[in-house]
Amino acid sequence: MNDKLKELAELMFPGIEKSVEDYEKMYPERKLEEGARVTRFAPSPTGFVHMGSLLSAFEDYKAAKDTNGVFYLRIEDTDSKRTVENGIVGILNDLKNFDIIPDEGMIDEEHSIGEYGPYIQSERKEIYHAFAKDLVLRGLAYPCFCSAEELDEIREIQELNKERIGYYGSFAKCRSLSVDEAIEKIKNGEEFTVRLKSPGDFNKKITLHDEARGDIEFPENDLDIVIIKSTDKLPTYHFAHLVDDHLMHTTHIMRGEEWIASFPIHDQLFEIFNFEKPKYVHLGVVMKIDEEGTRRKLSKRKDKEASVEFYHKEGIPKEAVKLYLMTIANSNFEEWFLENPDSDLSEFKFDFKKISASGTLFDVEKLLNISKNYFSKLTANEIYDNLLVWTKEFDEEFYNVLVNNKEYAISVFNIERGGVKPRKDYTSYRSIRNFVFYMFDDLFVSPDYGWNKITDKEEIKNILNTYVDKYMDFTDQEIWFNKIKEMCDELGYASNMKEYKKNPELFKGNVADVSGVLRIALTSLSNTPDLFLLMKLLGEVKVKERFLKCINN
RNA sequence: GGCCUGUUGGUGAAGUGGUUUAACACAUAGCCCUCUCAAGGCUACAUUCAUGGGUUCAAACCCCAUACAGGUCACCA
Repeated sequence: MNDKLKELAELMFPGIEKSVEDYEKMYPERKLEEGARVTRFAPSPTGFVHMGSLLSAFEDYKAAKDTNGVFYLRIEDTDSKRTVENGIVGILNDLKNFDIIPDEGMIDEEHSIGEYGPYIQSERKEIYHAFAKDLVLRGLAYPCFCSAEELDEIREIQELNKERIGYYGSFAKCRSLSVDEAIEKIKNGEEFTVRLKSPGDFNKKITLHDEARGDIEFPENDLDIVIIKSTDKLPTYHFAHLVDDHLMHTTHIMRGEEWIASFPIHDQLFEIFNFEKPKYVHLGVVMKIDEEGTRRKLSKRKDKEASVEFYHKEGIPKEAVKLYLMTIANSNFEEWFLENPDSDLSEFKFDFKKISASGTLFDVEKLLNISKNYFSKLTANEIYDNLLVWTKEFDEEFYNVLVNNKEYAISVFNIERGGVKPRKDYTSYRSIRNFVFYMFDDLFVSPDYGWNKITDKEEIKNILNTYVDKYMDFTDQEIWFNKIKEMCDELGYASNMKEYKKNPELFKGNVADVSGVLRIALTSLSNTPDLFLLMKLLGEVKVKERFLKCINN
């Protein structure tokens, strides 16, 4: 019988010489300090990273880094249909944009670093085959010759009889094939998959100790799942998970909650090989609320904010995105960051217990708020440098303006910056132009003046002319403002807000309205930083020019 | 249909039997400050933790049932 099994195994996996033990020796235990975690990000090479994947990559990275562990990148390309050209480089770039640099794994389409490779599954075929062959030899795996049609038939029967669906027990036809029959079919050139001969009992229970969710109980797996596919002889996820995560010595499997249900399979596989089991952490999916108000998974196809590239294009700083990811990754992070606003992210320790089990709603508002606060802490020089990089790629016109007016631009970014109550308005590099365009003649081309309180053209002209003729004085803020008040008195506007509020009918308007006219004439906007600072920076000549331009408009 | 998970305000959530009359943050509204914004300060915003029942002197927290949402049951990961 043993010889027969040998013959079968040889037929199924010709030329596979190495044994499981050989591989065990080739990939010895990692030499890491006590408690160091080994994690991995294992995407399919589909070209770009989804927000949900980025979150999990970030969590993997953080979990490893917190313990001086290892974070590696493994490419799961066992589904050739999904593989995309240059997919690995795309993933690497997306990760790099968020400072997630793997310690090991693929570094471009063909090369990798690290001692536990290959880090791309299509190149690990013979390793999987060695493990599968071992199973065949032990009578724990067998070739299955069922066609897709036959499998469909089985399912239909099961559905009809309201029986549990799957390839198990008496439904597992090929399980009962004799070794001789199997040998003969293979010799006849019949296509086959390799299935696990599951030793599980559906009536027995096993427990998943999820690091984030606690204990979850399941029936044992009794499905004879496919471990090696027929056409390309590549492993299924389940089998690759066993082989790779064992040989690469992953300590913590962090993955989406859609994997919870297949835990019994994975547990059984580790059990059969008597391998040390990794710890599991299942992450909630990232959701969004769509137009109809229903919750659904954030979709790469439908939602622009789902693709990581979107943040790059919008110019939302990676630091802000990371802060946001951390706040949805660990519920206690937000409070910690509030108490330690100047601490580095690396000082916060990621905690599996603080991972939310329910799907997190992706909240762009909150991200922008975090981004806004982040911008408020930058210096004008930092903003200039970063903006230069961003505009070079996405806004050539603005880029040229910045290059030609470096010192001036920095002064503009410096308005109301710093101090205890810094200005908070920029939310992204893209948004900056809308907040400062009026400070640059080249960008202030055909302004759309947003008159609100005082809209009468003649009155506006009157105010502007009077101001330029008699009251323009930039000596200092107090003098500047006193002059405006004087002008208000002359023109019949209230210079004192309290008096105005007492008797509004005595005045044409108030000093705020008049200031508003000056502000809009100068910038076209009713919402800008301190008007005095703007005027002073632009200088008398420019201010006059602007008012003239406005009058003639 | 079987198995599994989740359900605290507009949002993210804290909280696992009694100093919680449910933290904190975002959003929203109002007031103050102010030339205008932004910021900041103050205030408001769940009499209630999906629903129903039970256990208990006491429940968001324990138990049961129901509802809703999601996952999974592929030679996809």
